[in-house]
Amino acid sequence: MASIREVAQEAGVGVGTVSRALNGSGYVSPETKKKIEKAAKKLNYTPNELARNLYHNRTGIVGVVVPDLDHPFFSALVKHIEMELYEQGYKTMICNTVGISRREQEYLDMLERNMVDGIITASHGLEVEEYQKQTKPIVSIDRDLGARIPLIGCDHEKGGELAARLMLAARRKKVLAILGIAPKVIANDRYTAFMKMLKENGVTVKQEVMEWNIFNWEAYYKFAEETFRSHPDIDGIFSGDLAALACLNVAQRRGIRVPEELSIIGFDAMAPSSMVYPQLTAVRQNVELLAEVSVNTLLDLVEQRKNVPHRLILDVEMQPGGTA
Amino acid sequence: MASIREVAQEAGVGVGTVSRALNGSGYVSPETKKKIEKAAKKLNYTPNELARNLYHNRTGIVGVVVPDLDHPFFSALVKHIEMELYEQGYKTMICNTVGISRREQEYLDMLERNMVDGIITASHGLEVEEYQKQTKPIVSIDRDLGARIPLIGCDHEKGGELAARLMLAARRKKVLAILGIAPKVIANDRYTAFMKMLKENGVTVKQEVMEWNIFNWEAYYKFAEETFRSHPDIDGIFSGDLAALACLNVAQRRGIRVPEELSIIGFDAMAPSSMVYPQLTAVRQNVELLAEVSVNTLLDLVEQRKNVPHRLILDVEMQPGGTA
DNA sequence: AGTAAGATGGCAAGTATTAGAGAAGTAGCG
DNA sequence: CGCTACTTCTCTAATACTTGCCATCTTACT
Repeated sequence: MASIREVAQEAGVGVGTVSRALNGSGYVSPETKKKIEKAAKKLNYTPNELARNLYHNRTGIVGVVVPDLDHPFFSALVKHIEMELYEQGYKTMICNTVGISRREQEYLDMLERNMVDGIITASHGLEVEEYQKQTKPIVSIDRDLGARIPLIGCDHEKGGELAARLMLAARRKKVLAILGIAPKVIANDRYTAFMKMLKENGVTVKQEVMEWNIFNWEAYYKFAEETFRSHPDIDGIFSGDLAALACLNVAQRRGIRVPEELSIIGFDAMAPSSMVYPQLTAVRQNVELLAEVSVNTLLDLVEQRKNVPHRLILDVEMQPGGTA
Repeated sequence: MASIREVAQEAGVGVGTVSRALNGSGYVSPETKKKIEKAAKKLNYTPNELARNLYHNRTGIVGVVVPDLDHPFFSALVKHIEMELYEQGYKTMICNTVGISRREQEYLDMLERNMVDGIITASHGLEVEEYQKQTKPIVSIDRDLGARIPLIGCDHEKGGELAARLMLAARRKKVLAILGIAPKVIANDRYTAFMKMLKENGVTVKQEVMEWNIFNWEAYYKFAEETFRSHPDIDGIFSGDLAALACLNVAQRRGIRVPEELSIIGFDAMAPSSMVYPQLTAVRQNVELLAEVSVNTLLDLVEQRKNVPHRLILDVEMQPGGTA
């Protein structure tokens, strides 16, 4: 509550001197400095960050926009982003868009209003144009938002191929791929690559499409039940972790033996994939690295430290499990 | 970028008029209002939130402090807190303390520096005294931080009793309770109640203690393996969801039939408890309600809307599953 | 002792906004 | 015509801080 003015009065100096003494900039004699520090301590002075931010025109806050925080991939991503930002002296503001593009837009507006110094977005409900209007630092995860906005993502193509190889090794013949519906997202490349490799090897690949950025276990479960009803003859499933886990659960309930009769391969390999028995076989994204790279790329932009590459693709690997 | 001054110049009026026109306060003629709006649009004017915040001495930001965002309970909690705060016009800043009390302290400092209008804390690494020093709005989840800080939590006692009843119904005789290590947290009441009821009915109850606010599946898994080694004769386990899931997984791997030979009951009933087969039997906390109540209690303090009760305990229920 | 260099600290402007005082203008009414 | 009431708008202070500039003071050297 105590302002810098009160400290100055207490110490018998001007406000500027107090500022310089406490910030260590400019000339201040050791005695006055000591006097000022004593006064500050006595009055329990803490500088008002708001005034500071106004002057410097920065807040040290980074906005992180995700579709759904209660989704194992995004919660892990945000956790690691927050920790990395903290290491670098920034704070994290979050936004769950839960499919509402208005919320995504509002975060872009906050950039404009100087409430945040930059944005990392992993939510993709808005048109690309809205992003391209922005001039302030933005980094995108998994979606190409144009030349000015760096894109960070994992090697979905390689992930699709790794999954396809496993399907081939298990001699699967009728495989189902469950795609997410988000358009223009590089995550779709995993299916393109997966299907391409399987088709080249004479395997039949069917597709289903579902919304999967919003985490709703009920919906996954119903979808899985419906899938087994409409595709009773499949012997392989490739999808995101959660849909894969739902399929595994339904298969177990129906007495389908996994992996003997059915291979299930997930994508992401987040924590829940290890909780089930048998553990889900899944392509693993390195979320920690993804978070670290995203943060560093963004801060390179914010602090204009250096030019950043437009596209950064991270490696993936197969998490061995008992379902393929 | 354009400031209110530039808009005023463009429209040929004073800055105060622009402020009033755009904020709808005080007298502004329709024509000048239109003129100003046109000028604002032309210059692509957005008010600088920083200056606004300085004047009003508020940011509209609420800090949410949790031990680990990548923990199903906390990620769900934060998600719903964020959504509720958004409904009420606030933004959410998060902090993963991951066991580092310094980080918790820094958030308290941010309160003092006016960076956040209030704090909801579910992390309990700091001494109660540190919180009591604060005069600004704080709400605590699951831990009593003194008379001035409202406490929100679920009915852990009832949860413990519900679990005990199930153990009794299944005629379990040697039961293990796995406790969290956080002291002075009302979550411990569930074990007190659980053990009391079982002991009164002649059931042997052993205890183990583990850190469980930090989410690390490996650690849970190892702990579960160790548990089965050191307690080969138990026929019931009551613990938090994740430890329960780890125990279920290890039991399945060891060929122990659940629930025939062993009852496992979790606490929280978060999403992963439904992903496994059979679904985990667990006491369910209503996270959505917890989030809503926490937010409303905090905002009652922030906006001084009304006096808030010091202790709010929410109901729990049993999620039926296949493990007890 | 005078001068110059260097150290020190106060003043005020700048940051973008809001609120409130008050000025200026208009209209109605006696 | 003057008074009052009302609308409309401008101007200034206030918010809390940082920083550049300038004035003052000290010290040392000639």
